[in-house]
Amino acid sequence: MSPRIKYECSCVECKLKTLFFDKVETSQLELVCSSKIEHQYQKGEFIIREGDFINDFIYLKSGLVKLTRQTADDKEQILSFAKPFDFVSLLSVFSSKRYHYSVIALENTSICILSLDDVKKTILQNGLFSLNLMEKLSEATDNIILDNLEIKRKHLRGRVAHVLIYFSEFIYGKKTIQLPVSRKEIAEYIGMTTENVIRTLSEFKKDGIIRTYGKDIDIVDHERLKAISQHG
Amino acid sequence: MSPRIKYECSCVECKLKTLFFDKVETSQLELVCSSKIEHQYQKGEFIIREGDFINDFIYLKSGLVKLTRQTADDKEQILSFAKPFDFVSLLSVFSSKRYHYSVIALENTSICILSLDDVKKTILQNGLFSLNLMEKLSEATDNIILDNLEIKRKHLRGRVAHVLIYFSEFIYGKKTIQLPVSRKEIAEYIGMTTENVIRTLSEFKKDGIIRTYGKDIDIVDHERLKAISQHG
DNA sequence: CGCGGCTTTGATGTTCATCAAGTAAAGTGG
DNA sequence: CCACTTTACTTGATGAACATCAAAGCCGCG
Repeated sequence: MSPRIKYECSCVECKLKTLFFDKVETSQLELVCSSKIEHQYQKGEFIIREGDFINDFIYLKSGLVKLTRQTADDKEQILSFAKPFDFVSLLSVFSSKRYHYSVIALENTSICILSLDDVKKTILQNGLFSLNLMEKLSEATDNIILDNLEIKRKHLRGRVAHVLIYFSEFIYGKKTIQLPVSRKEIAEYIGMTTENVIRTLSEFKKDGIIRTYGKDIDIVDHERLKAISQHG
Repeated sequence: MSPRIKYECSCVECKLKTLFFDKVETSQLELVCSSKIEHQYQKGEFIIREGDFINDFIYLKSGLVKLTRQTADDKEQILSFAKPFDFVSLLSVFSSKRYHYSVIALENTSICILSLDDVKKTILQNGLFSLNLMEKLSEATDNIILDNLEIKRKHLRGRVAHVLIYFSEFIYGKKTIQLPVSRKEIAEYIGMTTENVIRTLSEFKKDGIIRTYGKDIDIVDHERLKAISQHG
């Protein structure tokens, strides 16, 4: 790898730096960045496997992923989705030796891998880095917990509406989107069956709330969808 | 307040210090501990109110609490329970200005209140403290998320069994316990109705799996209860 | 082109919420 | 301390929400 490329890969120019470690001086990031590796994944590929040892500190640079785990009765259960700047290897990084969940690319995704040991060393040396990291960590886990509670309190229709709004508003920021997940994955996320997710989408379609062409979804009546998400 | 009393209240003698900040030198804790306040709460009292500004860094010294929030349709939803050394003011401390949930004592409970600003200053100055805190934070949120996922994948019977095992095994460590929560609170935790929680307990009783006398519960057939919790 | 996974719809049965009604327990004010 | 109110607990009956089973069309990929 030429020096030129190495320079382009450095954290100095990385947009993530300014967002993720926004208050930290670039010079302070030398240690963690010196070991940085970038990696690309195709849609469907495993980035992290449940049970893997945690040696790295990973964050998303571009793309979209799902965090998923296998239940005791051998079904998949999706914890959450994550886009860039949502922290990825967050849940167990500082408390467990192994990952409790898998991370799988939903779109073509690129990640940055830092050495966890170096990140820990930087925490020991740099207070601002620590506080900054803690804020992001706290925010990310907070969102997962609150989102799961919201889903828990809703019924089938409310849950499906919730997911549509989540992708439309929060992930893509527009009303016509291509769903990055299958009906089955929606089911795994909201804790219902695939059939009932499909049935609900068909109902929304029949009621003129959405239009669907496979994975392409057009949210026609945003207000009504939001109302359904609220009460369900 | 006499120096003598102040010394007794200091973190030097606090059992929590050794557990919560186990790797940190006592001398390093002077800043956070100088502002420490202890407080007692009776069963049922609010320790934190949802929406309160976060000015303090709070942890449990003794007792038992529930973390609960109000849903949009004005029902209570319990996030989790916490006993000493489970971190309490954890979810939003570093990411939000206000609490997203209330904390209510389930038993007589005493807490320690530190100034959040001082804790943040200590994070900036003391790397070991930061890393230690991050580990505890990560572990606590991890447990909440995984516990909620476990509950989510189970049916009514499995969920009720899960809660009984949780209190018996994890909180009290014995098979004959006095439930610290009402049937309604169990329902608010597992996301089912009070009536169905009661019905399920009655079934377990009829089947000889448990014995109940009001809140006193005796787990007779632990194996079967565990099996129900697994498959449900 | 054929196989496997995703999608769709319908029929059926199970699980669970809701409603109702009553008992027990616990707190409240005279 | 007792009547009174409220809150917790309990059981049964009913209907709604949801899972399961079945069958068929679709699509991508080797």
